[in-house]
Amino acid sequence: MTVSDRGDLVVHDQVADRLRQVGQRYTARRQEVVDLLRQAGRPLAMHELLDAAGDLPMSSVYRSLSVLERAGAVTRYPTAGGHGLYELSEALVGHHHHLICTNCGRMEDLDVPPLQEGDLERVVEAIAADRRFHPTAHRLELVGVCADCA
Amino acid sequence: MTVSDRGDLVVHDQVADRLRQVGQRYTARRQEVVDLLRQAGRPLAMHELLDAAGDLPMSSVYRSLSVLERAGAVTRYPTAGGHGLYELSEALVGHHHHLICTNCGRMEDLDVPPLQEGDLERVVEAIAADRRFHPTAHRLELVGVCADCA
DNA sequence: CTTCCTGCAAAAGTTTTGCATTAAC
DNA sequence: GTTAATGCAAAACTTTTGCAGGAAG
Repeated sequence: MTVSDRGDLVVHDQVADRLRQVGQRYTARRQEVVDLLRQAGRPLAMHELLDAAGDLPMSSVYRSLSVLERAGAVTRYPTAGGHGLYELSEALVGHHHHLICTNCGRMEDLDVPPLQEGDLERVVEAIAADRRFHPTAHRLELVGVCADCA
Repeated sequence: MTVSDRGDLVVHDQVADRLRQVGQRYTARRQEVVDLLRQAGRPLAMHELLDAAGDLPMSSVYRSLSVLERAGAVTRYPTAGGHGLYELSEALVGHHHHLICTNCGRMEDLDVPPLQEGDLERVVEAIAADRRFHPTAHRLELVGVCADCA
């Protein structure tokens, strides 16, 4: 068993738990969708998912994502093109931020070291402090040219 | 002449400039779309724009937004629903961030005071420093429950 | 065996486009 | 006058849904 296999198991277990909590089954189709997202390791657009899905019917992908999103296993993100990007939720893969390349349009995951994440959280707290807004989460996106495109 | 009127003039002038630079005219239709965004003061979804557009034909709204976006006068943002939110670009209305309400789904503008924006920029610099990524912009979104929904 | 999930195909909804007309320069 | 923008309606594309058959508990 490889490290990756173990990671898969943990993720699948967690997804199964979350689905169970909302009265849903973790079926083969839904596992396939989770695997697609897991293998990508970055947020995927619907058309990328559909392409990668191979013989998976379109409606299964849509319905699986919808259920997984409702169960909190998948999160939907922005894209300049206007359609969502799907990713396994932070609860499964950990808190992280994103890099968006202005050239190729890709969105990559950005793991911020604890020290810097701490700094960021303090700034977020300070910003929220004197507003009538109580943040439960924050998202930071760095926009620029990625290593591949530079 | 009110303060708001003066602001409108400045915005319209800047939009006109930007359009001219890409060889486009600032027509009545395009001005109407800019006014809709300006009056909203927050990012609008396409369907909100179409609703607010009244007698403006759908295809004009789409085409105007497309041109304005290409000219850098309008920016498109994420939404949980997957479709974009449109807003006048930061070049026109100044650098700001966003609050996203988990209850009503609204995205509000968030003006960060210079001191805190400075802190934020330092954190962003630190995060980007040891990566092969050169950020040209950053976006911060605070997710939580807004004042109206609390 | 009972409930939920899946796949298909059709429907609904959204965005884009061709082309004749109108407006801008 | 010449070029570009607009409005309409059709086309293309995306997403959702109804329903019969199949799988899961």
